[in-house]
Amino acid sequence: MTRDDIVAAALRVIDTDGLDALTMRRLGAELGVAAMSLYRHLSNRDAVLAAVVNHLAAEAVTDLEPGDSWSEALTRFGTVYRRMLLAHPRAVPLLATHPMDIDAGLRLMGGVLDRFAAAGLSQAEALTAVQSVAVFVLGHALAQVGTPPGTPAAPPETPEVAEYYERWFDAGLTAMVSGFAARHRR
Amino acid sequence: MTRDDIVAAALRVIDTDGLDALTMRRLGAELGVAAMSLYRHLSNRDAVLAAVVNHLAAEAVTDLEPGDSWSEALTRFGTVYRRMLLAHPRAVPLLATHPMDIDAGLRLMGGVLDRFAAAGLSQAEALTAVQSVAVFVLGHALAQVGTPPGTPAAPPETPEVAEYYERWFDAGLTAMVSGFAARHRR
DNA sequence: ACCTGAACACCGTTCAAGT
DNA sequence: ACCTGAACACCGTTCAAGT
Repeated sequence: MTRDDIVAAALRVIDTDGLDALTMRRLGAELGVAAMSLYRHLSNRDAVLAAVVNHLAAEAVTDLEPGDSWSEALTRFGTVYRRMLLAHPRAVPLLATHPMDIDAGLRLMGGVLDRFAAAGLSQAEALTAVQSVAVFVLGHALAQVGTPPGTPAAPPETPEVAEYYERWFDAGLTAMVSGFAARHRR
Repeated sequence: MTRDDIVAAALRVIDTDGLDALTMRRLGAELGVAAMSLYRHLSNRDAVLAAVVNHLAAEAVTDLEPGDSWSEALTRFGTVYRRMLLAHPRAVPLLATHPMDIDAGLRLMGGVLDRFAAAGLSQAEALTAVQSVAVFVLGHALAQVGTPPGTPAAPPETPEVAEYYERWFDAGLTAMVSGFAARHRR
């Protein structure tokens, strides 16, 4: 049983039964092991959650194409990040409260930051724009699927509802990206 | 002991000792009463949290001046909402996972929505813009002060750090508002 | 080295009982 | 009507003990 096995099992439990179904006893059972064995690999429950967060950050980055301009890269970043969040709705509250490692965050945003640098923008300007999009995406996902911990699984969305959120997301993301574009066009 | 007393005591506990210090036993002690007495007034712990959320929404709206244009109203809305969140940092994760009542939300956003209507914009356009700002503000506050539940109180920010977040917030909010302004200027 | 059972100090919540 | 103590079924985590 490796650390990665534990993280994978934890994510499985979260996806199927939600965040507070993830008890140490349940996680142990999922791996055919006593709960206490987990403490050999991860120091406590919080460390398990942190590992899941970083795993998800890595998952988001896999299909991120850089794009031509920084504004296109920024839009794609938001879209890919959102896709990951919607693929793991029960994990969204976890991402909201559990900051990701700095290096996991940089791996996630790295490609986009490069596009800003290539356009001659400072790293501070780049970080501001990318992180602004990131918090918008997360906040939006929370509004869409972030159910309070302890509540049963949300009923699946109707297509109409899903489309409502999709349009709202596109409008907000476009507004933010074009706002930054106007700022840097000067 | 009224329902409002309970909500006030709950917020007091959250502000001083964080979200998971808020146990039913602790809340009872805060009010000089047995934990079980609380169930006479609120059906369970989740109902206490929901009541706190709506209380905070009402708190944010108190000092919200409408502003001249809808874009100014939108900026003020974001600023006031942010001020409330920063006044209750340990409650931010709660706002993130616990959707507010529809009517509490409308009371919070109502004044701003009116400004959009006065400018001849549809309610759908208005909601998209206001809610986009709202999720940005919440997401940003999460990044700034949203510490995982169960962690000790974050050390107070240095002025430098606070200013970093302030500048980031201003840039993101401005980008979003001006992006919506450009969209509706057509 | 890796795993475990029993135990401790907590939770939220129910229920029968008190005034 | 309003409050309560004891109890139940859980938690995360520690620790001494097993292989």
